[in-house]
Amino acid sequence: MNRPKQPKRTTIYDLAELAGTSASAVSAVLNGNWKKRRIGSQLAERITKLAEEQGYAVNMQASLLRREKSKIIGMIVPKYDNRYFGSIVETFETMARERGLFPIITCTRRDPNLEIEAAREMLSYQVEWVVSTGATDPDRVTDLCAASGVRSLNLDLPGSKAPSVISDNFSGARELTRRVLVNYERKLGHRSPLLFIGGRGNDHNTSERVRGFLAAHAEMGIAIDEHHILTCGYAPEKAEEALAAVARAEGSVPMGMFVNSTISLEGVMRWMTCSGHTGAKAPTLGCFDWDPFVALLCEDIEMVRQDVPAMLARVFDIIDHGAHAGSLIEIPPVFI
Amino acid sequence: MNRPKQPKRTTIYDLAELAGTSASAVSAVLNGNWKKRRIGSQLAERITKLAEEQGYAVNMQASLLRREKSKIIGMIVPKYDNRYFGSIVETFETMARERGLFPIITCTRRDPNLEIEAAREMLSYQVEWVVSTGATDPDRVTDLCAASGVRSLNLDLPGSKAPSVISDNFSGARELTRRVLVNYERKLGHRSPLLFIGGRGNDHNTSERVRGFLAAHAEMGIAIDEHHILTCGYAPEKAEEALAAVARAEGSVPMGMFVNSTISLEGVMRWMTCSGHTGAKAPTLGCFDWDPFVALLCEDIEMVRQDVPAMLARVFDIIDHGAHAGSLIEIPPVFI
DNA sequence: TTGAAAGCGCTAACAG
DNA sequence: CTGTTAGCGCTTTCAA
Repeated sequence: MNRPKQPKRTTIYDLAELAGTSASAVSAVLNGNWKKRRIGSQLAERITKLAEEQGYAVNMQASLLRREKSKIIGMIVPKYDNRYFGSIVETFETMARERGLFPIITCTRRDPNLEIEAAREMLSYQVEWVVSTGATDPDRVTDLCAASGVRSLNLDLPGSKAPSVISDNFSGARELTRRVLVNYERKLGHRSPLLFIGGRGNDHNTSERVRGFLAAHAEMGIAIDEHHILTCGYAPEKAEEALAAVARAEGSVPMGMFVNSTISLEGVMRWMTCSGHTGAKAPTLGCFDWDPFVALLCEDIEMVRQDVPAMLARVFDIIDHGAHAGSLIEIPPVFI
Repeated sequence: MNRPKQPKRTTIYDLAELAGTSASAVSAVLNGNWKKRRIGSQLAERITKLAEEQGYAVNMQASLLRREKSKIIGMIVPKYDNRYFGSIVETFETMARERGLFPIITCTRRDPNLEIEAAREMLSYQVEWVVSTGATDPDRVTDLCAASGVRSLNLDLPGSKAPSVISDNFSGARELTRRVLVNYERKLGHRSPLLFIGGRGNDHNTSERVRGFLAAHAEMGIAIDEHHILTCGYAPEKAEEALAAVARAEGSVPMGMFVNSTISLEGVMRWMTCSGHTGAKAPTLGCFDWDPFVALLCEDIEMVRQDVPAMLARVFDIIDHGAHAGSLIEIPPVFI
């Protein structure tokens, strides 16, 4: 405000001139390594005050150009519209900042092209790490990064070329299935198989969850109908349509379900509302993901919450201390 | 991958050498202004191919240092944990990219210090614009930016020193209140006032919503008890406690409520669950905000959805074409 | 204790 | 049509 309408921003040269010293002294003071340069504390103080007054802010672009490390860390995330990804992003930001890293985050809206476009852009910004969250093709991102000597990491969905931190989908799904089967039996008076809905059949998480789902049924000696494994994608509409299709084809739908995400759950609930399966007629549900309103409002549902803090703790552990390329770290999800 | 383990990243000089030309030609080609420089198309092609092969990525730091405009745009956002802010961020990113701007987003977790810390950091990165969303003290951010000649904008919560785009809180709240009053009367068999809960008494949006709330009561000739305006903050716990306190003090709580956000609604629902106000005993609700699960699962609730696409369209309209400093743009929210 | 100077990778005149 | 050159603002030896 001292200089209204600056045509040029204040630089260390301006500061040096005002302080009657050199740019290098200003730089050293402002970077906090002035004891190493043994700069007079009066000078240091004068410079600091001046910088304050002038509203000086380093030009990161210049600073980073000169430095060897950028301290920038990138994250690619598919969506911001559910609690899981929301908390991943929020935790990531917080933990990055705690380490003096500058987080840049890009949302790809599940567009595979945007995924690698975003990675490329991040490389241009000289990121030191790229964390691909829920990426369709994480190995492609890893390759791209590797070509520029940048390390990468997969979160939520694993890849084969970089360390991956994911939920323990098999165990989580098995336990969730067990619980829902018990609830369902209690309600029905006899054992009966569940329907699985949501996710992509060829993504790792979904297939692991299907495996857990089948294991729990097998354990309890319940035969499962393969037609009732509906890996129809994540979008709510897909789940809604898939259920409607089963209802049309078979005249009814199993009243016990394993839902693969809150996104799919939205579709399941739309179907329930449209087809009148509410109140006493509502199905017994399990959801591999958590949402506070569902927890509060839905009577007959079990939810697993993926352990985001633990997952990100591992991510930053790898960033801080390393891990080998293909390693797969599985974090147990928590039951409420 | 041609060069494994690059110690140095490929630069335009490397490319120039490989192509047998100069760095400026490479720069021009890669920036797409090679017709202006009338560079031979064979050369252009060769350079492009080489860049591809080498996995070349511009060094943004160097590029931006030299350029006059950074094309970076910053957004400060309080949280990622609800649909409203989630869609703000997602829409912002998308629209920024459409314009060739690079979005950087920081989540402040409602910490006022982080707010200005984040703004300062963005200034270091030479952002051209800062959009403060739901900021506690947006004018402080505006001052900070102005001191560096950077323009800023307020979203969701208005400031006095920069253009602000917000919801039409008064009209939205009045209409929402009307609807809930009607529902409540239908249920009760007679007219009765609502309770207002959530938000901070001194924030603009909350006070406008209270004004709309009062106006709707006045219109319908319903007297309102000032003790039932509980602007207890946004956190769920606060709402939960506030309701419990009213219940303790007065023996009961009005069974019609205006809830100021989905965050507060979470607290209201916790209280409902704990105190047994569910099913037939559930209150008639209105919520100034929207959530898909609440819409699906909650019987007796009206929700207003803030019109995020329209709000961001105005934001980018200002960025593209300007607006004067203190202007306040109010976007009508939509009723489902 | 401090300053001078080189150079990070890129862009944009300007000079051929 | 193409190359040479001068910085952008900063960090970091190196020399004083």
